[in-house]
Amino acid sequence: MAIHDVESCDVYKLHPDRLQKIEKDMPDEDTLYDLAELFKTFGDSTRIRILFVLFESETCVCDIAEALNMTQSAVSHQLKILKNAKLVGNRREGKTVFYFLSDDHVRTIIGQGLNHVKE
Amino acid sequence: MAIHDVESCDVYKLHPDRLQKIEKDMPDEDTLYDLAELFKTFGDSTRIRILFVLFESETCVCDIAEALNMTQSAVSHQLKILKNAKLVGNRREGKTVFYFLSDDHVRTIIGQGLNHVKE
DNA sequence: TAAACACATGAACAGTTATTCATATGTTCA
DNA sequence: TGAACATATGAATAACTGTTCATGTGTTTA
Repeated sequence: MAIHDVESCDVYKLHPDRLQKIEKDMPDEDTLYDLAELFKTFGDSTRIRILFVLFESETCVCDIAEALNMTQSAVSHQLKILKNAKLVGNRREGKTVFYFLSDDHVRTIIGQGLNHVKE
Repeated sequence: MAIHDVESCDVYKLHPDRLQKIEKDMPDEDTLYDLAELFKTFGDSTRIRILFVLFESETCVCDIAEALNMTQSAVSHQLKILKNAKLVGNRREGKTVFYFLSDDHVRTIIGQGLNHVKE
């Protein structure tokens, strides 16, 4: 089933018990995929800026665009990605759609990131 | 200075004090860039899998490749990205180069991500 | 109902990214 | 020094991503 070559070095061969522990702690493929997707979602400064707007309070698409000096279309595309990742939710009120943070994990993760960035 | 059109909706115009608060809390451009780069680094399942290997203990390139069933070259390229992001460090011992986590922020951030993913 | 508004979305384009392949660098040992 | 080993790296390629532009959907109101 191996798609790639299996490397192996002579001197520092992985002990079977170490390999076993690694495989035991490694999340399953789906979780790894979801985890990467989650961080990928945070990995764009436009989306991060949108989240910082929503940290203040729920905001309609047009106001986000104004606050960030971006087109409505660009913001809308990014909001869709944030919503698919379940980082934000929305509600409609007449013509207007308000977006808001879906939970406080978002603040925590961004906060941890800021800690690392600020050394 | 505006590169993009400034959108503005009639009904829900941003109050100046809200806009001011948003601008006050928004990190500066460099920080936003660094933050996005950091999360981008986490946003690839290969790199996450490498980090999970390193959670167990420092490991040489060849053993990482073996544990993940990947080529040495692919692993080496990704390790360079992780090192540039200061998420891992390395030390040479003869022919072998060992990689290790540079600090425990990495565990924390991945942990927060896992919490979110597992709902 | 028609016009106006707020937002969503598909296609297209330019820019970015992960892997592979070939090869280079650095180290050890005979 | 030369061969073998562990790792690093540049170029090439295919796949992915963010923005723009044009247009579509849903809602209100005159």
